[in-house]
Order: sequence, then C-alpha cells, then structure tokens
Amino acid sequence: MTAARDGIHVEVGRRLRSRGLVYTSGRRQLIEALLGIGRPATVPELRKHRGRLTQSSIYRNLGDLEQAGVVRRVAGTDDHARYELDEYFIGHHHHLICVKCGRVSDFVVPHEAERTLNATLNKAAKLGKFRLTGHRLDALGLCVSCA
Amino acid sequence: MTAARDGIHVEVGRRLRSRGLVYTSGRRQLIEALLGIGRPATVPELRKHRGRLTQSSIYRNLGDLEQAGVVRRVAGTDDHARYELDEYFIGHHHHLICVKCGRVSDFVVPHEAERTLNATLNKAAKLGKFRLTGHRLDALGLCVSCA
DNA sequence: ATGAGTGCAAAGGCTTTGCATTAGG
DNA sequence: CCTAATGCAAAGCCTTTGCACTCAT
Repeated sequence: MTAARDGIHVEVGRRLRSRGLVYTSGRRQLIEALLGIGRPATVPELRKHRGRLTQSSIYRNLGDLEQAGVVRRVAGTDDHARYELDEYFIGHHHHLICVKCGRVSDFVVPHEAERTLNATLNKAAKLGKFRLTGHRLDALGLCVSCA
Repeated sequence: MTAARDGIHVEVGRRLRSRGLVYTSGRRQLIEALLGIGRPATVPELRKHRGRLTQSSIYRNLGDLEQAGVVRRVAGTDDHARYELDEYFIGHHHHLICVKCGRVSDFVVPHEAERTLNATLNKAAKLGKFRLTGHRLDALGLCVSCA
C-alpha cells in the first residue's frame, strides 16, 4: 500500500517534470487527498482534506495536474467540478452518480462487458466520422444516503 | 413529420398542465428549437434559433420543462449546460462529445448492446447499494470540425 | 538570482433570482 | 380577474486571473 503510494508519487513527479512543473508539497498533498478520498472529489472536499492550499491554488494545480495527465476532470450532475487520479493510477472504471446529492463513486465492469462496449463505440464513432479518444459510462440513480 | 410534431406538442402540453404549468408560445418555440437543432443545445444556441424569449426566461423555462419531464439536461465537457427533449420524444440514445469544442451529437447502439449494458449496470448498482434510475454512455473524442 | 508556486483579492461567465409588467384561461 | 409567464436588471456561485511575495533550484 505504502509502496504503491510511493510509486504513484514517483510517477506523478515524472509527469510533472516532463511538463516543466515541480512536484511541490502542496501538489503532493492534493494527490494524497485524492488517494484518501477514493472517489472523484470537489474542490471544497479537497480543501477540507488536510489541505493547506488556497482555493485558487487548488484550482490552478488541478489544471496543471490535468495538463500533465495526472488527474482527470469528471463531469457530474451538479455544478461542482470533480477530479480523480488518471486511470494509470487507479485503473479504468466508471461512475455511480447520485442524481440528488451529486456524489460520485466508482465501479468497474467485467472485461467482457468492457470489450463489447468498446466495439460498440468504435462502430458508432466510425459512422459518425468521430475520432474516438475515450468513453464515459455512468450509472445514474440514488446513493445510499439519498435513497 | 408534421403529424408527429403535433403529437409531441400535445404530449408536452399534457405534461406541463399536469404540473400546473401553461404551454405558452414561448415554450412552444423552445420545443421547436430543440426539435430543429436535433442535438443537445446550449442556451445561446436556443436564443439564436428564432427565439423571442429572454435569456432568463429560457433558463426558467428549461427548468420548468425539466421538472415536467419534457426536457433533460445533458452534461458535456465545457461550461455550457445543454438540453435535449426527453427520450419519450426522441428515443433512447447516447452522445458523442467533442472534447475540444464541446459539441454534442447523438448516436444509438444496437438493442443487444443496450441489453448487455443494462444487465451490467444493474449488477454494479446492486453491488454498490445504488438505486439505478438510468445511465449515461458517452463517446468522447473529436468531431469532424475539430479533428 | 531566476523561474515556478502560492495567497489574496478582484474579475469572469454561466445561471438564478427579485420585482414590476404582461398574458393566458 | 387571478395566477402564471416574461423582461430587465441585479445578484449568486463556481472558477479563473492579476499581482506581489515566497520558495526551490
């Protein structure tokens, strides 16, 4: 666990440096917070999570980290941006989105379902003359707290 | 085509009245605009499309129409809300989202793929103690204009 | 020293809301 | 008439930006 976490920081540092960015302690705390929260997190959530960074720095860092391919922005249903670590770090997965409170959590689907999904999307992209770069499969509904 | 469109307006009126709302000409124009545009539309797009409604009225009406189950808000990748007619009117479908310009267009997948998808999501929802109400499958990539 | 990162405050941009007026049943 | 809808302008809210200061190399 700790070993894996170390490996993550090493790779994050690599990705930042390759873009001329520095892996500062503030950025490290952001990564730690994302790891700790374990699901796409909003900026307010990141602030609460033992972070010493200012709101504006968090936004700026998330932008930089996104450019460096370290984090991804996740679109939910409410008006808060959410961020998660890149799939390289936490694996390919999908989201359960609560339509009431906006909370987002993760789930994975069997390899075979994923294969079918990709084949289907590739066909659709071809028909629509669309250059496919990824997909988004979200389950919408009510989380335990809101049900 | 025109007959089908008439049917749509009848049903929209029904849904609005059931919520104590009136199907005014402004709202009718909004529905016409959505039908004409044929893909999830932003508020600016709706304004341009032969609309006489004010920006604030458009927002308010879209909210009301959403409450009445006539339109649905679609989450894209940019900071513009997009709206489309409820699936009752335009059928179940998915979205091709351009990660560069934000444009959203529609596509459908074969029934069997849809069935597989639903089975997969139902399982995931059960595991996550999540009350599933729908899903969102989007293809992300570059549209013809941006490729 | 030199450039990147950060804090603080102000500005931006989409969306919502208050209030007076108009329209629909 | 009476309630809902609309226009206009102001306010809200998340996010971005400007600028001076601090930190790392």
